[in-house]
Amino acid sequence: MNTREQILSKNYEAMCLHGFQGLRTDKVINELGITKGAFYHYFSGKKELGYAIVDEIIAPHYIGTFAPLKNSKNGSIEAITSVLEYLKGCSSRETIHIGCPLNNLVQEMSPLDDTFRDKLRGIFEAQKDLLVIALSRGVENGELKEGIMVEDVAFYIISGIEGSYALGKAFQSKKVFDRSIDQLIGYVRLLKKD
Amino acid sequence: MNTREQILSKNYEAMCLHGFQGLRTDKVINELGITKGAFYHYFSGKKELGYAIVDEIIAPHYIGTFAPLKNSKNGSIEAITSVLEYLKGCSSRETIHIGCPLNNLVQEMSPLDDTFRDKLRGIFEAQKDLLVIALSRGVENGELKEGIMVEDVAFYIISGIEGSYALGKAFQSKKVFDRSIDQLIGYVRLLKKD
DNA sequence: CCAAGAACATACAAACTAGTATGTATTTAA
DNA sequence: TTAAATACATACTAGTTTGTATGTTCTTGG
Repeated sequence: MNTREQILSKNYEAMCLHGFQGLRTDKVINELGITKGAFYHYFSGKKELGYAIVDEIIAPHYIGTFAPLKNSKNGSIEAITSVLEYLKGCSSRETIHIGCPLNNLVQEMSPLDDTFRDKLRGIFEAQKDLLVIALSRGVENGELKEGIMVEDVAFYIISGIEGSYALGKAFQSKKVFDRSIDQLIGYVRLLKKD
Repeated sequence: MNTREQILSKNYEAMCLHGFQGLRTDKVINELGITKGAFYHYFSGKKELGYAIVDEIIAPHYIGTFAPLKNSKNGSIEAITSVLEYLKGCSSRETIHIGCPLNNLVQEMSPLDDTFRDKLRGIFEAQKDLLVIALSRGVENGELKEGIMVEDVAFYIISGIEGSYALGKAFQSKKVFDRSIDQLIGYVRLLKKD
């Protein structure tokens, strides 16, 4: 991992815990054993580092997680519940305590910085679009009930995910997160035609 | 409004926008036209101010919103959907842009400060308890389907609410919030026996 | 081989920020 | 009425934190 990647990665970790405003870049730099010279060589400032973290770490990760929805073979509901199960599987007690980095950043920075806001909204929009693709396919091939508001359901699924992270964090409990996701899975299954 | 209440209230507003770490108490004090002397007379420090805001503003507000669940006459589902409708009604474009102050604070401070974490978790716990009361009554008097996991559903409803706030904030859209809450209302109605 | 830019290191500055120390006016209680 | 506590104001400090200016080494293309 080169210096730029190290700076990005360590600052991302620190930002997950302390938030963007609470992130102290110089502390991270010290921990890495490098100096300010390296930092300001690669990034013109703290904000630009933040934007780079969003573009190069957060966005690829969150869009990648939803990518399987694009062309799923076992039906759209199965594809969606697979994503939800995956979220349960890849989250540990520690990650739940920290919460969803994407949501953390939205909550903190959306009202304070337009660039952050637009970039982060774009990620959610991409997730929503992928859900809409999967759900629309399910409606077209008769897998889903008729009269489903595809976009509303897509928004709602994302909201259920972020809400589960929020609650898991509030209760410091992976179990609360899992149970909430399970209820969401139950809701998604109800979209299927009997 | 006395000086202490002014300090609490204005700092609360600023904290909703900037977060606790981003809150600059001296800036708020200047805007109020008072000085540091007044602030440190009433609060021993920034953290203690934060705790007071949680205890005296946030907790009463959020628990109050859920209080009608305690003894509702028109059935438990109606009581819960009423709360959800109320949340839609009392939120404007501006409040959605800022997000749910309770959730904001949880996301920011839970991993960083145990006192914040415990206080905030207590608020969610109180909300959950009130939902459990309403749902249990619904199960007992036969209003709800059998086999409902009362506590899981309670967690899930809170998660749906917080998720809706999070998404509304991410998309800077009250409409997204409303649509997500509507889906949650639809889910809650499905708990009813046909 | 050598010039030029890339990749850092070092030292310093400017602004901010929470908090303190102290002073004063006003209210309250004995 | 007077001592004491309350309710503030003023001025100052110590510690951060972001950022800059400048210097040095290393790499690389011609």
